[in-house]
Parts: sequence; C-alpha cells; structure tokens
Amino acid sequence: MAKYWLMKSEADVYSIDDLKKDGRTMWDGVRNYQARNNMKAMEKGDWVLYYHSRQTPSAVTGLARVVKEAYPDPTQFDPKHKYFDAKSDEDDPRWWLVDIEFVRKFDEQVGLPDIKARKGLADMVLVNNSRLSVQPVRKAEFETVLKMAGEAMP
DNA sequence: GCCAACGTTGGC
DNA sequence: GCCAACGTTGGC
Repeated sequence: MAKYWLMKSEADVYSIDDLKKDGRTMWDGVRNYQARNNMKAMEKGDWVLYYHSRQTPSAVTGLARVVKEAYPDPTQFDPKHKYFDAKSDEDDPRWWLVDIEFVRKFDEQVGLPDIKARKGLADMVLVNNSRLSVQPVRKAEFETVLKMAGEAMP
C-alpha cells in the first residue's frame, strides 16, 4: 500500500515547475532528524504532495512520487558543499534522502488558509507543526487536498 | 523583512 | 542532564 507524504520547498528555490522541467530530483539538504526519518520510511511509489513555502499564500502546488528509496545524501560528505556535515561518518551516514519524480502540477493551488479552514484537515501535521519539511499525510487528508485542487486521485 | 516558534549546540 | 544562546524556518 502506497503511503502519503508532504514535502516542502521554498517557492523561489525549487518549485513544482523546476521539478517538472527536471522530471525527477534528489531531495538533498534535509538536515532535520524527523524529516530524515520520514524519508527513511518512504517506499517506492508513495505519493507526495508538493508544497511551496515562502510564497503568499503558501500552498500545495502539485503531486510527486517517490522513485528511489532512502540512500545517504552525498552532499554531506562534500567539504565544498553548503550542506557539508563534518560530523557525519561515511560508514554511518547521518543524512539520508530519496528521489522523487514529477507527476502533476495542479491547475488550482491549495492555499494554507484554505487547508486550515477545511473541516477534516485540522489534524494535518502541516497545520500543527509548521516547521517540519517532510511529513506524513493521512489518506483521508490526501484525498481531501486533491479534491480541493479539483484533481482526481492518482 | 520581521519575528515567533522550534531545533540544535555546548557550557556547566 | 539542564537550559541559555544561537541559527533556521516559514507565516504573515
């Protein structure tokens, strides 16, 4: 059974349009343990709501899918990279990531205010823990967000 | 651009 | 192990 997730990206850093252009991408740079643990729990074929933060309003803008399960984030070992982590051991990597692929861009974005106002979405992690960049989504929540976007279930 | 909320670090 | 200081995220 595929699971459901939500992944955030700053709209002006890597948008759904960038993902569409690239087709797929390596979700590097996550340096938060909870977010990392969520990526480790992902399986190929899981669905991902793609969310833009730092835009007005923040919004779910599309759909992506996990295409490669967790492996060590190579940027943590590159001293020249901004995501370099000197404390990470190659034999026991601290940071992991997944690859996701573009599925669909929504014609209609689902804004955070609408999500907050929607009955049935009050328990979404997005609503209650605004800092977590990779988070689980319940099936019913996923279905509701898709419905709000005017999209059919994948 | 501001700043509240949160996670992490490090001194003790 | 506590907690103050610091850095970052992200809503507004």
